[in-house]
Amino acid sequence: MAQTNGSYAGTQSIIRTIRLLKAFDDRQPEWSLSDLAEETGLPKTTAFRLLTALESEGLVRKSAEGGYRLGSEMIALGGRAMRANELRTVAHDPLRALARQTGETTTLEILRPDGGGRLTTLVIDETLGRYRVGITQYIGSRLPVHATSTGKAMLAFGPEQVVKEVLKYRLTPFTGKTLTTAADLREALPSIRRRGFATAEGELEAGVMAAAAPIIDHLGGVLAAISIVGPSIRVDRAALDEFGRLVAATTRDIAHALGYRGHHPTDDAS
Amino acid sequence: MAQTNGSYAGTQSIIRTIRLLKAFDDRQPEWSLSDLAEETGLPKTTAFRLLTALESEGLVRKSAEGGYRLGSEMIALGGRAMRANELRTVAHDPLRALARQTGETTTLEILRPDGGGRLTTLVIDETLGRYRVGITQYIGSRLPVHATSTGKAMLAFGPEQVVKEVLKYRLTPFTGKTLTTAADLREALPSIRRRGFATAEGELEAGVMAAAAPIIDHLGGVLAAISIVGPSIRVDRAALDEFGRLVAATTRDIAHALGYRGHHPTDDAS
DNA sequence: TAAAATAATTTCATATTGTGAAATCCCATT
DNA sequence: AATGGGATTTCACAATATGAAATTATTTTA
Repeated sequence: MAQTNGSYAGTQSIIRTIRLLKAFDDRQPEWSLSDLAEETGLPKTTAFRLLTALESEGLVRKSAEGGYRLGSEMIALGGRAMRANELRTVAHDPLRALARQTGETTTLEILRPDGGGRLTTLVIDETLGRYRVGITQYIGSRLPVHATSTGKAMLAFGPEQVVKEVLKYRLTPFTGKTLTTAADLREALPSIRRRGFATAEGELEAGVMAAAAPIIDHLGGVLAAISIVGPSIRVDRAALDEFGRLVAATTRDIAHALGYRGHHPTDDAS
Repeated sequence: MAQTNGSYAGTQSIIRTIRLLKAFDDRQPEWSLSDLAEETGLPKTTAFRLLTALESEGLVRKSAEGGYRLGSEMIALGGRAMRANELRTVAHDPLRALARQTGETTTLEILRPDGGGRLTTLVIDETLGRYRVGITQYIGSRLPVHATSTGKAMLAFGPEQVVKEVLKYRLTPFTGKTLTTAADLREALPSIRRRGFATAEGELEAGVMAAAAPIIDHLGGVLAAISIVGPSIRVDRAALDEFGRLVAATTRDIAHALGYRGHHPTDDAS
């Protein structure tokens, strides 16, 4: 009956409530009851009851215009979640340092399925660069794996299974440079492994350059990736190579700080 | 049966689930199942089922040590909640500007009841100052109303009812300078109204100086307060007065940017 | 200004869903 | 090998969540 309920029985209302919460994204931060009920496939009455509960706890609020929005308690919980995340805690200062050093925006991203089960990159931290006209991604945003430097970096160093998972879906083209075939994507991975970092040159958005390297644990598992992102006006290919070396060195430090003393995969020849 | 359920019937499991989520705070970001069940007063089995649902949706995760922590989807939702908050969106740049101008940390705070119904100040945005040894409050932290500049600023310009609400509880002393009697707190308010801003000189923590002013809507309602916070080594009373003038001017701009064209309460004589 | 249309909320009969005690499993210790 | 403390799973039961229908509020149209 339930669509995708990977959890146990006896949690229908919880799963439905979370489905409601996740409907609030950047494209539509405010919802009317009717629209939200339709979007989530819930009866209006049910959506109303669940939202009322969320509202009473401050996770959701009614805006001046009468619609529902995420509430201040959600901000509070999000802040705590960030601080409870060792990865993010450890990576934050190095990210700031990179941003200061290069003047560009830096991000920390992980691999997570979105609502529909499709793997995406999820931005869990970022520090804005010096330049005002930087590219602004946002904490909590999801980006496509195949069109981002972080996504490709995590694919290159992760298990084959993950690559297969990503290839289950169509590789949406965003610009003329986006990798859109399985062959193109696969072909890109060995050189990423060899160099220790991935780049993206206008593959998600024209004029946006990025370099990323993965954070790897002691067993070779990919935890996350960090990136440096900037506009092509300032960042040419040579700068991107330099950024690549920087992120690779930084992920090594971060892995070390997390307690992973196994050697970096980049250390190996093969 | 349920403790404080201000919501409708038919939401027991939702309210309980949120109670679980709110148990994850900075003092205890990681919980074992047993401890968490005890803390929230839920049967272990029930807590387990609810947590499993939360985990399946990524709002909670199991740490390497086997305990539960808030998960990455919580970070994502929190980020979206921040961006969906007009107040925070509008106030962010002015806060950054203040931090740059003064070199100290700035915050945006609102008044919210905590789990037990007691009014607290909730930090919903902050920008760190230039100095590394700044005072670090955190987004999502709750602070006592009577011992903070922001709390006092919101009290001074809010309805009497709110003051009464705060005085229902004991005014906990944090330092020798904390206002601990109703008379002391009440006495402080007129001068805050007259000057247009509140200060706190080591009232929450020794050596921490702060100045704050409220953001007021067109009907005179208190939406929030912003503050500048710094250590007494750098911030003396004269600097604090200057900070007070700065925050008062900034809240006026913010209210204006939010579309509130009624005049600022500070404009009035009385 | 009335009428119509649309959206939000409340009510309530029903059975599905959530409940939690008890049993079992899984690891650490000893 | 035995003990103990936690984490899971099972399952019988009924309390709780459900959602259609009725009502109320709000906006739009005539």
